[in-house]
Amino acid sequence: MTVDPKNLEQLLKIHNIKPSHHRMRVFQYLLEHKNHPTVDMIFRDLVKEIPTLSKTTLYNTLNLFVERGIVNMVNIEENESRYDPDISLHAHFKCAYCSQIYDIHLEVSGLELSGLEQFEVSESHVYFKGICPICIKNRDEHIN
Amino acid sequence: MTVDPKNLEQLLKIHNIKPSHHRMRVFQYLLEHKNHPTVDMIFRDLVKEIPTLSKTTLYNTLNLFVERGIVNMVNIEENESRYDPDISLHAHFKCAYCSQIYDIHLEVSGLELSGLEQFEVSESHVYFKGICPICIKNRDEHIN
DNA sequence: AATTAAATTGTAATCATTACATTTTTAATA
DNA sequence: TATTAAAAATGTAATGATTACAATTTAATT
Repeated sequence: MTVDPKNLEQLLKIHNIKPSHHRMRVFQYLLEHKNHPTVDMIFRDLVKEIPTLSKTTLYNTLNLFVERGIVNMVNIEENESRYDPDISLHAHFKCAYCSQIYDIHLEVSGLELSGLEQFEVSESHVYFKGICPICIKNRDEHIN
Repeated sequence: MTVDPKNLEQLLKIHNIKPSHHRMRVFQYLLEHKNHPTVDMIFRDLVKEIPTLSKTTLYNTLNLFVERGIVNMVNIEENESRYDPDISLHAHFKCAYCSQIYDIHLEVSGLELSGLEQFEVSESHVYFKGICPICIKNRDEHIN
């Protein structure tokens, strides 16, 4: 999946982010890799084409994106954050077997919670853990 | 709030946890402190009465409780886990101002999600961030 | 009491993330 | 274009929660 660099540049500008080469490339990477990558995954891939890239820059860039609201930080693991350019309200599911993280569609109505009326909510996070359909199938086939 | 040690002991035994003194004390602490404490908060309090307590033991104990399903790990912060002896399905809210973590009642029906039918769900986590009613009130009063 | 297993402890290692100072790049101005 | 100022990027070192591991203590069993 390719992304038009012109639009990319505009999107960053709109959110008060100077569209430097590194920032454009990081954001483009996220758009092209919606598997909720970790910092390390992003770094290992991007450093191949940007050999001077530093991890600090990557952290700075991702933190900036999160602050500006164009990327979501996904904390479905205890020790490592993941990043998601899909900022629409949706949930995640992590399979305990294959470790894959799935996007789960969330009915907005499902999150109209009683008890939150008096609160100002700026972030909503929903995630699940368990076994994904593929791993369920594999498991059941091996029971024989 | 005081907890009957006899019941405590039974609860641990039922879940295949040998009710050692430390374990009983840690679990009792959680029952008496439902403010979702961090490991450090628990340690600082408990070490006063159990001077020989080590943090490793605390980690071992909490991990065991989580494994056995009598305590939930709450990952509402990026860098530090919190612990909650209330294992009923409920959500959390963290106030960006006062840092307090609130329990939020969750309608079970709200979590019957389309798209998860094929998955085996073992854990559900829901949390919010924003401003709590008290801090909203304080803020508004200071606008004057 | 002797022996084995389990629980606890302390120290050191791990690893993601951040702090900070320096260098490089970009933008603004003369 | 040259000069200066601001922003971005970099590298190294620090931080801090968590875990690994080996040693010690405690409890359970024979």
